[in-house]
Formats: sequence, C-alpha cells, structure tokens
Amino acid sequence: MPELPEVETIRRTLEPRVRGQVITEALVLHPSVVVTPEIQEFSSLLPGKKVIALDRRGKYLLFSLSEGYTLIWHLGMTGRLLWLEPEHILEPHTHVIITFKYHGQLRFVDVRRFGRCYLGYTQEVFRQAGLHDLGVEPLSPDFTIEKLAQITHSTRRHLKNLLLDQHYIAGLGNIYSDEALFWAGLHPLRVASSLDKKEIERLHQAICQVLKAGLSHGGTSIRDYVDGTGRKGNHQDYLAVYGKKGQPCPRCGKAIETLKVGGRTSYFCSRCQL
DNA sequence: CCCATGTCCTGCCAGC
DNA sequence: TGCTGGCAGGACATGG
Repeated sequence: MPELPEVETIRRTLEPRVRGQVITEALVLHPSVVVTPEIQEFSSLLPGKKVIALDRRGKYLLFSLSEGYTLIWHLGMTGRLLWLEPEHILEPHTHVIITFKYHGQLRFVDVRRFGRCYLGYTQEVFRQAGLHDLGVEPLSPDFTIEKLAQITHSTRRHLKNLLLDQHYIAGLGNIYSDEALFWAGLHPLRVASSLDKKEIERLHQAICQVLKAGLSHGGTSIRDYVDGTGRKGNHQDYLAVYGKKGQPCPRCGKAIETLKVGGRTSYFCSRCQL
C-alpha cells in the first residue's frame, strides 16, 4: 500500500516524464475514481493543460497544471499511476487514462478502487481533497521533536492510531507505523500522552529513520506497489516486524505477535516494545 | 470535541 | 478438487 516512501518514489519517477508536457486527452473508464468535477467536465478541462510541477503532500500526489488548476491523486491501497506508451496493452482495472502530446500516457490502475482523484482550481481542490487538515510532513524541517511532543501530549489515543491518523502526521500507513514503533521500542497500545521526553525522542528518530530507509530502497513492494515505471521496491527485504508474525524479533529473538488496533493489524515484539 | 466503528472494493488463501 | 468466508486497509461518514 503506497505510504509516504512509495508515493514519493512514484513522484520521482513520474516528475521528469510529465513536467512540461501538455495533456491532449483524459479518458475516464470508471467514474467513481473521479471525485470532482463531473466526468464530462474532468475530460474537457484537462486537454490543453500543461503540467508545471509534480509535488507530494503526505500520501497525495499533486499535479500543478497551467491556468491555476491542480490535479490531486490519492492511490488508496492498490492504486498505481503508470507511465506507459499509448500502444501498451490495456491492463485490467485501468480506470483513468491521461494522454500527453509527446507520446506517453499516465494510467491509473487500481484493483480495489480505493484510489481517488480531484481536479479544480488549486485552493478549492485542496479543500475538497482534505489537504487543509493534513498533519505535519514528517521528513520536513517542521517535524521537530518539539512538534512530536506537542502531538503526543494532545491526545490519549493509542500510539498506533495516532500514527495512522493523517491529521497528526501525514504519510505513515500500517507498514511504516509498525516499523517505527518497533525501532522506538514502543507498544502500539501505549497511550500517546503517556510518553516521556526520551520516548518521544526515540519515536521521532524512528519515524524519520524508517521513512528514509523506505525511500532509499524505492518503497516496499509486498503485493501491489510499483513506481511510475512499473518497478518494484526493495524495502520489503528490510522490514523488522511488519508481516512477520511468528518469526523471531531481529533484536531479541522472541516471536513477533499481532494485535488488532482500530481494526488494523499491528505487528510487534512484546519483549522489546513497552 | 473526541474517538471508535462501519463502509467501500476485489484478490487471495486457509480450511473444509 | 472446488467452494467459501475471512482478511487485507486509507480515508471518510456516522454515531455514541
């Protein structure tokens, strides 16, 4: 599932291909993917627009277009944005095809159809996509130890739930949350406000470390994730606990356990994470 | 306000 | 062997 490192890897692979390119056609094969505007407007607005830049905010990809428009994409769980030649076969579950003037297509392929896109004037579409309420960008200078302390002190929620909530920190999903909690030595059910200064520092360090590691390995490909050119990442080979139920903890050797937190599976070591 | 739970969606796989 | 039910989860809606 694309989390911050995966979305950023997709951004990096797509950016040089789409930047400066002019859209000639936008074809929507499955209407539920496009939240706003109406499909007809979506398809008529995009042709003629030029891609000025491709940015990322949390798990969202932001295509800055000419004339003050922005196209926002969230990939959900299984969504892929692929750069392909127009002659490439139509893969199953292809929902949107955006064609560019100089021979290339951006195709949105999503088996589970949790992915969504939004098009509109920048200010308005940011609001519609919920970007105004998004939490701190964890790999930015804004994400300081003090900022994390402020966040943990603000709620009595379980740590795992806090890490997954994009309103606090933007970009962590189930995989990197579990990995960060493991490296910080913190139990997923710890009450956020109970963390002391040392624990907050460890969590801050762990969050930054796991995201950078994921990024350096081109993301985690457990099942569906590939970058904008169809390449898998390697970070699945470096995971400590995620998906490793019953396997030995890399630190102490005790079998990794699971727990349901807020409907999500949490992988953790009951000896190392307190 | 705060937080937990339900919903969407389809492929996969354990278990019968 | 073939079927089935449960599981996977990001973000939003809902309701206590």
